Amino acid sequence: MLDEAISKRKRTRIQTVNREAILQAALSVFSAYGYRGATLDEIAEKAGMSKPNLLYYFPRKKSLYVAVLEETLAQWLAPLAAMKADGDPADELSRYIDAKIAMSRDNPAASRLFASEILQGGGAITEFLHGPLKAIVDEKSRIIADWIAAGRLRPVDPRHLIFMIWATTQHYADFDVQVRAVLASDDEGRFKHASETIRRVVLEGLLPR
Amino acid sequence: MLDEAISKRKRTRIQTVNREAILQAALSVFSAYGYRGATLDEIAEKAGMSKPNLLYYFPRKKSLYVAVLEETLAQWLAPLAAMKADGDPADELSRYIDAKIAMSRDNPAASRLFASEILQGGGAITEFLHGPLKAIVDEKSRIIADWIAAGRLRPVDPRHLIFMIWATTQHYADFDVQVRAVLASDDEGRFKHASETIRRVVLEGLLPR
Amino acid sequence: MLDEAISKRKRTRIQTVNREAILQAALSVFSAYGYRGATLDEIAEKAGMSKPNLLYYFPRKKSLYVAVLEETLAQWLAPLAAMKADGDPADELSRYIDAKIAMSRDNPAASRLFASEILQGGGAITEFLHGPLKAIVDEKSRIIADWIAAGRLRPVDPRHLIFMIWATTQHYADFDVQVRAVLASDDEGRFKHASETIRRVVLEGLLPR
Amino acid sequence: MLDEAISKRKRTRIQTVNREAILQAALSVFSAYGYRGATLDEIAEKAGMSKPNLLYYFPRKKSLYVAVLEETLAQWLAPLAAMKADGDPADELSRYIDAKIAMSRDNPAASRLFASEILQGGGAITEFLHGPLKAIVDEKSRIIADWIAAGRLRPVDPRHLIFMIWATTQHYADFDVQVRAVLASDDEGRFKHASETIRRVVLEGLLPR
DNA sequence: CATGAATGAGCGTTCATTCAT
DNA sequence: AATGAATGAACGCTCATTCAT
Repeated sequence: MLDEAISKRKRTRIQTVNREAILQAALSVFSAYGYRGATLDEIAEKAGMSKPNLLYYFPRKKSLYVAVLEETLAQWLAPLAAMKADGDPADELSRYIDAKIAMSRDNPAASRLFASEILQGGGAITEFLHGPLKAIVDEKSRIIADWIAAGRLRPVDPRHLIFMIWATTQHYADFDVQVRAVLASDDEGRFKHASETIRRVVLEGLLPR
Repeated sequence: MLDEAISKRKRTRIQTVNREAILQAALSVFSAYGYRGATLDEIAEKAGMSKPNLLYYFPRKKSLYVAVLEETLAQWLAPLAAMKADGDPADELSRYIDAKIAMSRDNPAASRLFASEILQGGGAITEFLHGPLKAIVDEKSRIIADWIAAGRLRPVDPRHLIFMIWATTQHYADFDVQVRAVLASDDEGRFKHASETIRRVVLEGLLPR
Repeated sequence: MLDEAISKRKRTRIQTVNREAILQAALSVFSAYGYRGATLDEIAEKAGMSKPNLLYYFPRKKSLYVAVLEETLAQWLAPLAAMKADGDPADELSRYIDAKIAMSRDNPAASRLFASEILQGGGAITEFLHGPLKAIVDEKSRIIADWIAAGRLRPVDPRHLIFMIWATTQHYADFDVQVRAVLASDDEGRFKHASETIRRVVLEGLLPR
Repeated sequence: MLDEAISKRKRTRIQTVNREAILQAALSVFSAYGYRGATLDEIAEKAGMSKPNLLYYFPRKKSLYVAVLEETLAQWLAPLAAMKADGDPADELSRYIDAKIAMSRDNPAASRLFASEILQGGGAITEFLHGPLKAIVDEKSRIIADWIAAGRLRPVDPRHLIFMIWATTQHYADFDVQVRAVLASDDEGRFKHASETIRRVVLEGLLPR
């Protein structure tokens, strides 16, 4: 009875550990080569298991891709969701920029997976883009518009401002190779400098004088 | 004798026409699926010829990819190269932003191809990144630094400023699907709005008061 | 001690029940797709158990196949074995035809499995074909030959007569789909009509005038 | 110009030769193992070419199967179609039986393919079974019924009579292994004996006295 | 220049079988 | 007696590339 419980727990742990290993391997491969360019062979090898065993956990390539994407999308939305209407515009924008830069630094593969999916047409996340993503951008755009109306921010199209923040912060994950090539090769402070530069330009450009 | 010459000229013209058709088809396919995800079948069909004939012009997939990339890189560099030391900082930055937005609007596939290559690690353009690209960024960074030293621009890390402009302008090509989903679906003025927003924020943020 | 005995009995009963379920499932799948076309997955699902558990009872696909075949062969032989030398030829042939038609009606899968195995070359039942089957056919052929010699049956090659009966009766199981398509679609009396037709033609053709 | 024509002819011949080789190989493999049990590897090897080259001619397994089936069905129907209303019943039935036995002798694989398809449910030929096949059986049944009405044949259900002829004649192709095992092993006259036996039983059983 | 024919390597996926529990 | 986890081999099919013409 007890044995059985332990054995079941052990089994569950194995399953969880393997699922995590697979998702991580899949993230790294899908993000680098896109859906079509990625191969299960490479993912399986990175996850340290045979291809059929990988398919035991995710029975098709597509379902694995979707699983990885879903995890990524949730992470991706979180920082924007945290932007509060009743906060100080400078603080809120600053915090958002920092959070996004932190994501680029700490989980660049997630950013690249998202970029790759969009580059390739976004077919797998059409619903996400037109649903939750558009909804939250609409909501936060209203907040920014209110700040502008209240004179707490200089006039700017809120959606394009959000695009600017997305683009500039994600650039350090998605275009990492280019960034490294242009900067002194082992500039480990690049994320801090990036964050400062973006915050400075955006805030100086938008805060009232 | 004369016939032969005419025939040679004809052949050459055919060759040129076909090369162009192939490069265009290849650009659209490589940019949509990445190097590994693209297939010669799809490119050949888009170029209106058989696969063996395509391989007559570019004997391997890689060489076709490199040829497309090289065309793209040259285009990509041109606007930055046009930034002049003796111009007005506001004009020069403004013009650069506009030129890059125009590229995103008029040739989004080129932008996406470049993004895709970098996402995949940039192995095919390592030399370009560390050579001509780094060189020109270094050169233009010196110009910006001079502007700052002369008090014509507020202090900012020149390289990260350049990254900001790249990121924000290319975003409208690379993330087109996302941009369309977030904006009112048929917002045909998005490139103009983008250009205005970016210029406003960057210039207001950086021009001396 | 007693507990153990009960438990052993219980285990045995379970084993028997499961074996039956497996054999039945296997019969339906093997007969539908042939040995190579059948999958253990499908058999296990039909038998209501996991694939490894199925393999606990029959450790390889082949051994399961052979087990099902053997059950089928025994059934298959029984009616012919029942043909008696001292009976009336008309009665004996009539009874044999009826018994075979009944088999086709009541257990068409068995007939199809046998047909499938023979179609595939009969490798799994070579010994059966050249051993018991040939022996019983030889024996019954002698009976028929005696009937002919005694003037109770008109001259006919006994073996080919047996083939005729096999072929015509099994046809209603093996070619069921075709038979249904040709007849009015829900002709439920087809087995009775078949039996009558075969008996009439064979007996009228062979009984002395 | 002439060269071109020759070359085109050569190419066409190659194609035809290969198609024939493939169809023949496919017939032998599909007829032995059924659709699911057959493998392209085996067919390709038998046809003397690589698997991708086989798929160059028939781009999917299913299309190859359908091609083989269609050839077979046409052959299969021909003898029945030849049965004439204004002929003598004895002659017509006799000729039909002979023609079918000849098919079993000369192209047993075709017969087996058909049997295999029907055994496995006939999904690929549903339309054939309910369309042309049923139509021709209906037509010929009417002829037989007319013979009976005219007193030229004793009463019998025409459709079941046709089934009898099908079953008995095809038996020598479909159950060849069994037939060989039961008969003296190298009985090369089995087709002649079969034909005689079937004709005798059927005609004696059905012709008026 | 152009293409039909051909193939080795590899793709996503299935399958019979094994192992540990 | 039963099953989750695992895998080598093979399956149908695709791909970049070659060859002959």
